[in-house]
Amino acid sequence: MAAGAAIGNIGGMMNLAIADHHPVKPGARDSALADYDCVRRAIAFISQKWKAQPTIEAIADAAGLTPDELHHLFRRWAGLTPKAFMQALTLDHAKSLLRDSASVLDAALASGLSGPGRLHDLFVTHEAMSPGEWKAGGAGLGLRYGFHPSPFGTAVIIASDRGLAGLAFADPGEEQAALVDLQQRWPRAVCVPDQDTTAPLAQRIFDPAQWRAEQPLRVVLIGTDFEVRVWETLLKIPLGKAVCYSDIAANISLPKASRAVGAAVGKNPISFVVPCHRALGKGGALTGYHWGLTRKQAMIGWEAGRLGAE
DNA sequence: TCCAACCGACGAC
DNA sequence: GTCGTCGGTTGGA
Repeated sequence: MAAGAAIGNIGGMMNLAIADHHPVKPGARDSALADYDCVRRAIAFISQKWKAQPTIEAIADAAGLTPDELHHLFRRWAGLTPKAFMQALTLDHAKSLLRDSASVLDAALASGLSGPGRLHDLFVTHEAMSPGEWKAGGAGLGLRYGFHPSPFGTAVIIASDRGLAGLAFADPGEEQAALVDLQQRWPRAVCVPDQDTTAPLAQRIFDPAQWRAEQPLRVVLIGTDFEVRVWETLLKIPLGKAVCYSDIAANISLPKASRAVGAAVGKNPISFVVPCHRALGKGGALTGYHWGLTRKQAMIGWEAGRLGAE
């Protein structure tokens, strides 16, 4: 009920955050959302027409840009040329991400606490909270939420005092639905708007320059035992790698549970930070994504750009 | 606590 | 596409 009252405020808050379907103006301030809006249209067009080998001109047209603007957009957004971006969305690329899928997880485990190897590009410490724990301790705990522009559309961030609890994405006009979808995962929690709390989280999560091992991002995983194990496994997948569902299943010693793993991956409440977009079907197919396959493609393309920047 | 129905972000053909 | 399979989740008892 407190949450209901809070939801009423969103409309007003969102007005400043949402850039509508306007083409990107050079030098426009706060261009993250407008950028993603174009990227989204480009991806949609590419995945629809990929067989016909669309030209840069055609893609730019579909995104509402000139070819030159498209080029600058992708450079700014992911550090990638349009051509390299298209390359990053091919099945071949997905397969190369999947290379050594099984051993990626074992290697991460082995390097563990001592090794120099990074587990996750965005350094994360996590603790798990079972539904039971949540219920028992939930009385005194509150959640704070905020909306923030991100490279993948408007990000909805939910934080508890124990750390980041939820991260969802929304296309223009769907912000409220995204918040409700996220909130419903913890029906007993009291959720209040608090941009001041969530803004620093957003800034840090989406700016790779701020990913630091010394000060890992605190995250709290709230789910069933099985779900938490699956999400912990996802956290082991480094940037530039992907794993398939059956390898996750094998990694948690339930080799036949790949299907259940898929369901659990789909319930991941902390999109992007818990990299469920790095879980692919065995053959490299993207299968599904709670926040839309287009967004999964966007993340994969964006990360391809990060890889080159390392 | 126990059990049966339910239901896929699987995977093989 | 479609189909067999299977285990986690859910909800009622």
